[in-house]
Amino acid sequence: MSSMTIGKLSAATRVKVTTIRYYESIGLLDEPDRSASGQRLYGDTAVERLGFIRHARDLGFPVPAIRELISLQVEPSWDCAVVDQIARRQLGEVRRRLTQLEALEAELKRMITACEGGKIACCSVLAALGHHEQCLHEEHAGKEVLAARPSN
Amino acid sequence: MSSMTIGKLSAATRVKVTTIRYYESIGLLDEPDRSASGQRLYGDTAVERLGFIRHARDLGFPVPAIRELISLQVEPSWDCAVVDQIARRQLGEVRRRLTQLEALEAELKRMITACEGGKIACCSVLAALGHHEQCLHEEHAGKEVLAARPSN
DNA sequence: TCTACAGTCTACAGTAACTGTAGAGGCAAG
DNA sequence: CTTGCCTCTACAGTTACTGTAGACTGTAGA
Ligand SMILES: [Zn+2]
Ligand SMILES: [Zn+2]
Ligand SMILES: [Zn+2]
Ligand SMILES: [Zn+2]
Repeated sequence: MSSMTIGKLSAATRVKVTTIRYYESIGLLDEPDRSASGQRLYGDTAVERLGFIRHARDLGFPVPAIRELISLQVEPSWDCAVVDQIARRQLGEVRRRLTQLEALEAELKRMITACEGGKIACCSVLAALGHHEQCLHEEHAGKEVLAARPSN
Repeated sequence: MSSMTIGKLSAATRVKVTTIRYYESIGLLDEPDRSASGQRLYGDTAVERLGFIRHARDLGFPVPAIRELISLQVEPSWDCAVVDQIARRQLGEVRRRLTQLEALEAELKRMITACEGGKIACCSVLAALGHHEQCLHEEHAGKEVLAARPSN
């Protein structure tokens, strides 16, 4: 029987040890068996489950959506429309952010090319930041545009 | 001399009242004068400053970068290369995020079109989430170690 | 066996950039 | 004077983790 400590599981899935414990604390991972001294021991199903979670997180699925996907997996005879809808919702979210980011890229590019060097007093980057009236995008309603998930 | 309460400033800049107080607490906005009863009173410079902050935030600049831009504004005779570098860094960040999101969009689209409806037991969205071999995005390339048989 | 050192444990605090809430007091209209 | 909205402070909650302290455990080399 293969049983691995949390460090091995971490190496196998490239999920940090602290993150694994965090997933357990929020109920994404089941509580594993423990050794006599209290260390967590995982089997192969934990590797699978954690790989699933990591892939979904990498695709930007929020934790509640992943929780839902996991709970659906134990009902193989149900219709998969629910699963597909979660994925489509996530695709919509990704596309919405893409559109936003394209607008931001356009304005940043415009700002930067407008500046031809010189003194701060006449820097068109600062000018553009100060005057929103001339923006290419009338509404960049993006709060967490970049906050989504920094690379790791 | 025009002086406005925090609510008017909020309406003028479309920044929420609580957010304005938050910006003050982290030192992005100067502490304003107060009325006899202790309410904040703002002048026109606050509108300008807050508009600048909002625009920069909308473009995804992190708060420390904005703090730097503001501190540079009071040195009009300096060279604007620093400003431009901050903007270019932000542009790079936006482009990096764009590339990532494009990969995510591609994989989500692929997952969803692969599913032709049916039962959860054979939903290819769930299958794709569980198996990384066919990933389009390089972020989890080289994870064939995880290829294990789905138990149910 | 001793010892060094890496791994693991719990519990809690910190991150970014806010948002929400409670409970108290302020201000203008009717 | 009352109604109703505005503002105040202080603090907790959000998301998905990450980092730290301080103690214990497991293991490999001398
Ligand atoms: Zn410039
Ligand atoms: Zn703009
Ligand atoms: Zn399906
Ligand atoms: Zn993938």
